[in-house]
Amino acid sequence: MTDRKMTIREMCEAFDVTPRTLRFYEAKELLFPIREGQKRLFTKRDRARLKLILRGKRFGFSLEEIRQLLDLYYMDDSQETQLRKTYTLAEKHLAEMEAQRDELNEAIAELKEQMAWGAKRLEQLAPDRAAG
Amino acid sequence: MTDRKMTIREMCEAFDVTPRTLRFYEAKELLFPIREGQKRLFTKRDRARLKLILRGKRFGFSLEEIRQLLDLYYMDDSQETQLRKTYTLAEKHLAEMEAQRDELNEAIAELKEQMAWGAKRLEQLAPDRAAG
DNA sequence: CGTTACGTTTACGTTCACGTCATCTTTCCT
DNA sequence: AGGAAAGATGACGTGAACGTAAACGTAACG
Repeated sequence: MTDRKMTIREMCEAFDVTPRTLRFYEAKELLFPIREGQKRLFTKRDRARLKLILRGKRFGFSLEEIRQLLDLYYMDDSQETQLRKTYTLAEKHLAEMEAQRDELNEAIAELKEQMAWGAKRLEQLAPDRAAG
Repeated sequence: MTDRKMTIREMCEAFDVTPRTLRFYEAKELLFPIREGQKRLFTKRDRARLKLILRGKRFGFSLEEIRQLLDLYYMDDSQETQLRKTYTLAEKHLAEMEAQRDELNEAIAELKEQMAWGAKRLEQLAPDRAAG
């Protein structure tokens, strides 16, 4: 496997984050870059995790919640209880995400309706150049 | 219209927030309770706004972003430029929300797939009591 | 051989969204 | 009248998620 390890700068450019952020994530045990002497090197695994981290953030999950979810993706089957616990947690999150999606759809519909109103008002004010 | 004004306590129980939160939202100009002497009274309008505020938060919008969006729902048609500006802002947010929904659907699919894996592993460990 | 670029650690600063006192009126109840 | 309950106004505290500055190491470039 071509696992090109990346420096912190390369990571920053690839994912549009700062070095501080990556070190912070390491301190919080969300990433585990290997060390070459003093320097960090980010593996393919770190890149996959970071992608999931950033996505989780966009959905409003805290870093701690994300950390626990990452375990589902990257767990060694060592102990069952842990796996089972994580699985249950994932079920909870899945339910949350589906609920959030449904509410989001509702909100989108409402906002669209509201915007139709706004568009109508704009047309009345300036019939020549309609909104949109 | 039966606009039963509500005290801060009633609001707190109705929406499951603290008094501090409501005063904070007033300070940030998201709510505009009227005053009866010293005391705040929350109108139907405040309740509608609060509902939108709490929903916006669940979608990860900041209070400042929410404040601007609320203007679309509660603007007097006084000046066109303002209305047009807000409309444009709403279009941006709508696009964001739709993108977020799509990404959320993607993430849900991925998580489900990942959980199928976890379930399989759990079955191997304890075939009698399956996961789910 | 200096300096420029990239990296490190340590540590204090900052923003957001409130929580948590402390202190003071107002109001309602017995 | 007296006391709890509800509400108000500061003002300081807090946790999350970084920003930012200081001080240092080292490796390559001209």
